[in-house]
Amino acid sequence: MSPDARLSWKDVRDEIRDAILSGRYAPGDRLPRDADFAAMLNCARSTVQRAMQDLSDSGIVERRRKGGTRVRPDPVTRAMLEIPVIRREVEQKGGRYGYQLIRQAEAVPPAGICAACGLAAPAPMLRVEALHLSDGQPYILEDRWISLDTVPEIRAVDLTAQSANEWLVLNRPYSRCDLRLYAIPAETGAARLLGTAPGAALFVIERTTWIDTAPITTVRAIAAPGYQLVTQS
Amino acid sequence: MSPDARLSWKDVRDEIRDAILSGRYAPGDRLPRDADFAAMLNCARSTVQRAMQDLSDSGIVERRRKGGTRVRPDPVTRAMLEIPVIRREVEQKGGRYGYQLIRQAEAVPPAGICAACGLAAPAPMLRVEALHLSDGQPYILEDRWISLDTVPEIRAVDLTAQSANEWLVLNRPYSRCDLRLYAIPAETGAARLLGTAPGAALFVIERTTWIDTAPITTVRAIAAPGYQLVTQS
DNA sequence: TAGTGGTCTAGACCACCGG
DNA sequence: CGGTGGTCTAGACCACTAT
Repeated sequence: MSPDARLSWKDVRDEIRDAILSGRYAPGDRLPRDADFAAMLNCARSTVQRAMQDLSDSGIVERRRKGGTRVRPDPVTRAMLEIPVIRREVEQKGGRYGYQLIRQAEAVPPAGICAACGLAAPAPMLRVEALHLSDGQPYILEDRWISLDTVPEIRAVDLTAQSANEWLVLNRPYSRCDLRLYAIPAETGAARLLGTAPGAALFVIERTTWIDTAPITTVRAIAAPGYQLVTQS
Repeated sequence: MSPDARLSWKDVRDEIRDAILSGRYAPGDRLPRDADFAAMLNCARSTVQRAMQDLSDSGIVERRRKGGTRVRPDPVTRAMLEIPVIRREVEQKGGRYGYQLIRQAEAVPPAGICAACGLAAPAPMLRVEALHLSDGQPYILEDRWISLDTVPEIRAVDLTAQSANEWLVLNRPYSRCDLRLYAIPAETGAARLLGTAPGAALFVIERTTWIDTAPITTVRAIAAPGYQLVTQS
């Protein structure tokens, strides 16, 4: 055992985390300065900084300039969600992917859609409804609005061949993305398309994306019964 | 305008991201080495490294030693979920928090709970059912199993005064956390407690936590109708 | 204003893994 | 094996903000 073995920032993070978990520093307490930790642990300050950044990202500590580093008094669970393109998701689960365009029409969006996009006034949009299938079974029903101001090329895309989901992801990167997750009872139309009974409990992923401040698209993805969104960290 | 203004790692990130978005590098393409970017942009390699780490975290590029950095051919949406302690969540929304312990009993967990915890054989657990309220209205119904092997002290905690949610978060930090999100129809019991009709669509957050490989708790948090989980990035 | 975290630099070495 | 990303160090300066 070499007492001077090089410390990686993960070692430092674990050291500090254990000190917090053991109760040496209570919630709300102020921790030593990075420089002091560096001296105590015999490593560079930037190594401590890297460790602290991770602890801060995990929601364990709060850092403020001049205010120092404190143990978060109100811990939060933080987890990374990963939502792939639907085709990939189906294929990764070993299913055969299928896709049907249901409807496509230019229209003026209702107030709810404008609000989701952060638009004060209605702007022309393309509404696209489509069904994604796994092994021939309904998988996700998508109800999408695409901004024609931001994405005029979408008019020329053949959405019977390629889903708007896929085209947008590959061709229209975004700089901001909001997600809303909730449950709704199946309306009669959605129930028929998803092969379930009206009123069934359905999981919904709503997503809106922007490039800078210009809205690209907002979509309501309604999953067939049994769908789960999973994360681990 | 100084053409040699110091570049921050965010500037570098934006520079590289824009180069990718503009199509200069297509999905699957290999990017220049960090050192080359550093030379091109006239900054230190570690600055490029910091920028690349962020792009990698965002799912825009993939990095491998010796393999170099490539534009991800299969973009994913990544978003950070934040789930606070329920009391905090209610208070932050401006509500008055309330809490009722419904039931508490030691029991042998069914197979599903063991599986969620990664247990091959059943181990003694404490089952706790409780209702969280906002302004007196049902907010979240929680059905929790706590490992008595890992957390024996829980026997001595007065769960009528403080929710297991809160006690565990403050006293039992975890090293791993799995989340599962889905929708279910309300069973009659849950419907009554949540003040809704049987069969109503309810949003569920299932969470299992471990310390190292020892399970701490697994909980099914059933939200009252109207609940939304929101994230932004 | 002074103390703290945040970042940049330049250089070095290490760890991983593709050819 | 050699090329690439990952990390550590030491030092400097900057940016924010609590006191």
